[in-house]
Parts: sequence; C-alpha cells; structure tokens
Amino acid sequence: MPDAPMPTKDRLIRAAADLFRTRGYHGVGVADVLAAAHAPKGSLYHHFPDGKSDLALAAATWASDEMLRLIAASFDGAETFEAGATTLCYKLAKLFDITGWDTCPIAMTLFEGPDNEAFRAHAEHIYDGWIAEVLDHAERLGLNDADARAKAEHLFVLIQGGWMLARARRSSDVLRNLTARI
Amino acid sequence: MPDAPMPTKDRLIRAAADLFRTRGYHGVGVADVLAAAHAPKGSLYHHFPDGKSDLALAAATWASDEMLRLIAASFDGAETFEAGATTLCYKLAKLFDITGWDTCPIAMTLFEGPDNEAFRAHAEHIYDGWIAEVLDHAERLGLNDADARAKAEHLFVLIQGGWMLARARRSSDVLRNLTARI
DNA sequence: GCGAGACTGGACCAATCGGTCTAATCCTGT
DNA sequence: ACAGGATTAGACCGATTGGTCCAGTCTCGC
Repeated sequence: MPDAPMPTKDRLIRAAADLFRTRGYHGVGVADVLAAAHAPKGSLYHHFPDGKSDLALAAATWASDEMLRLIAASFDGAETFEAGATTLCYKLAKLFDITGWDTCPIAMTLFEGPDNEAFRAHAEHIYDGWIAEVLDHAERLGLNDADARAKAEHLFVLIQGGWMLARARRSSDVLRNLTARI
Repeated sequence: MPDAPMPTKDRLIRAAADLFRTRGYHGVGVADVLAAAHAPKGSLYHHFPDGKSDLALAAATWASDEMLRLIAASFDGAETFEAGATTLCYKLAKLFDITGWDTCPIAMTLFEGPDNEAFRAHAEHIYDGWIAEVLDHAERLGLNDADARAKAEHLFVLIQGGWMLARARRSSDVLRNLTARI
C-alpha cells in the first residue's frame, strides 16, 4: 500500500471524529464508522474494548488535540492577545467553509453519551484544556492573571456561540464577525 | 377526567421537548416519548403523521416559544438594554439550576435530524426569531438599528456559548458571569 | 340514539442497533 | 523456520429502533 499506511486504530479515530462531529454520538452507528474507516468489526473491539463509548472518548480527544494545535498556531506569531484571537477566529471560519465543521466537535460527540457523567467530565477536561492554552498565550502576551482568564473564557464562549449560529445560518461570516467583540 | 385535561398532542410535545433537550434527537426513542407522555403509539402517528421528525419540529417550536416568553419577560420591565439582558442571563441561570437545562434545546433537538436541511432551516428560523425579539426590545430602548442588531446577535452568541460551558462545568455561574460582557 | 370522524390502544414488522465470538492471518523476536 | 501474541475478518446474536396497521372507543352534530 503505497499511499496510506495509517494504522487501523488511527483510521477508526479519525473516521469516528468526523462522523460524530457532523451527526452526533447517537446519530452514528458503529457500522458507519467501520465503513468509513474500511475496518472490520473485530478491529474496533480489539482496539477499543468498551466499544462505541471508548471510541467516542478517543475521537473527542483527537479532535481536541487538533483544536489545541489550531490555537497554538494562531497565537504563536501574534504580538497581542487580540491579534491571536482574531487569527483564531479567521482560521476557524476557514475550516468551517472547507470541512463544513458544524458545531463544536466535542459537544456533538460527548453531550449525549450513554454514561452521562464520564462523558461530561471528559468534555469539561477538554474545554478547560482549550481555555488553559489560550490563557497561557494571554499571560505570555502581558495580560495579568485575572484579565487573562476572563479574556480566555470570553473567547471560548464567543467561539462556541458563534459556531452554533454559523451552523444554523450556514455562514462562516458569523465567526469572522466575532473579532469585533473580543 | 378531573386532574389532567391536557390533550395528548400537548403531552407528546412537552415530553418530546424535555427528552430531546437533554438527550438529543437520536438519543431518544419514540418509545421513551410515549412512556413519558403516557400515550400509545397510535396517538403519536395520528397527531404527527411523519412520526418522530414531525414531533421534533413541533417540540422545537414549543421550546422556542418558551424562550421567546422568557426574553419578553426579561426585557418588558427593563429601562435599558443592559438591564434586560442581565435579567435574561439570570433567569436562564435559574432555569439551568432548576430544570437542568443542558444546552440550547433547539441545538439538541434539531442539529442532528435525519433530513438535515429541513431541520437546519427550522433552527435558523427559530434563532432568527430569538434575535429579532431581542432586537425589538433594543430598538424600543433607544438603540439605533445597527447597534441594536449587533448587540442582539452578541447576546445570542454569549448565551449559546455560555450554555455550553455551563453544561460542561455543571455550573450556572457561567451564565451569570456573562452579564459582565454584554 | 345514531352514525361518522377523531382518537386511542397495542400487536406486529423489517431494519438496524451495539456487541460477542471464533477462525484465519499477519507480524515480530528468536 | 517457527512459535505466539497482535490483529483482522465477518458470521452471528438478542435487543431495540422507527414505523404500520387495524380493531376498538370516544365524541360530536343531527
């Protein structure tokens, strides 16, 4: 196989992340994931003994890592917090247009799981990770503790809300317009 | 029948709205709704010929009407836009504590439907209705057109994002803290 | 009181759900 | 070359899914 040596486990995670993001946890059957990942059922339950829920947690973690990279890429070259935040919004808008990102992938994947508490806790952990990443950059760029935290959480809220409205309107402009309110 | 004169159709809509709000469209089976509404299957398909999707649309509309009433109640006695918006956030926080409102009921109900486009269009219509309601109050309270629209959409984004973080953290404080950013 | 439409009750159905199981195959260290 | 764990392959399972269907019951206008 000359082109795609990606191991089965990774294929499963990516396919699951994609599907869960657009259709939600219960909207996707394991058969869908298997078909998208070109993997047989046996592989899924080998790599993820707890099955679908296990896979969803891994998919959410993977999606979160992507988001953390996006945050880092946005703030790394920035000279002010506002500049970094603006870049992030524009990158998200672009991603929205290209991949049809519908809403927050974490919300779609975890906010309707079977065992509610484990999923909720994972979502909280992931969201706090995003906010912490932004907060680090805010402090690096000179903001004091309290201000940095407030601005990091504010940006999180704006993006989450913007994602929702952008999906309903099918327009990434919503995300770009967020920059006026940072 | 001395105690519960609420017609079956209304019971179905309310039960569906409650369940969809907390577990999402695909997370709820029609059997769940039927059990919660104490209604037999025949009634559902009599009142909603298209079945589950039909019911979900009606449930979303009902949930939206509740939200519109909440907006009206918050702004009616307000003397400034900020005062009304603040009241709205506090009312939502209270509701979050009492009923365990998890996230936006419209998002949970409509953002993963079977026929995507019809559901998305309905969500857009409902969201625009919320924003229009806030916008009316904003203009009534003296804001000019452009300013009123910007603030109405900003409030929408804040609440949507706040809902998400509040759910992940299981804390209504997030919603109350929004008032500092209106 | 009677006939017709509105509504209820629930048996029933094919399809799909997530998950289990075992045989075959691949891969790697020796 | 070979042993043995890691991985794949897919047949198979009981439970549940959304949906259909029709016999019964209620509630009107007449």
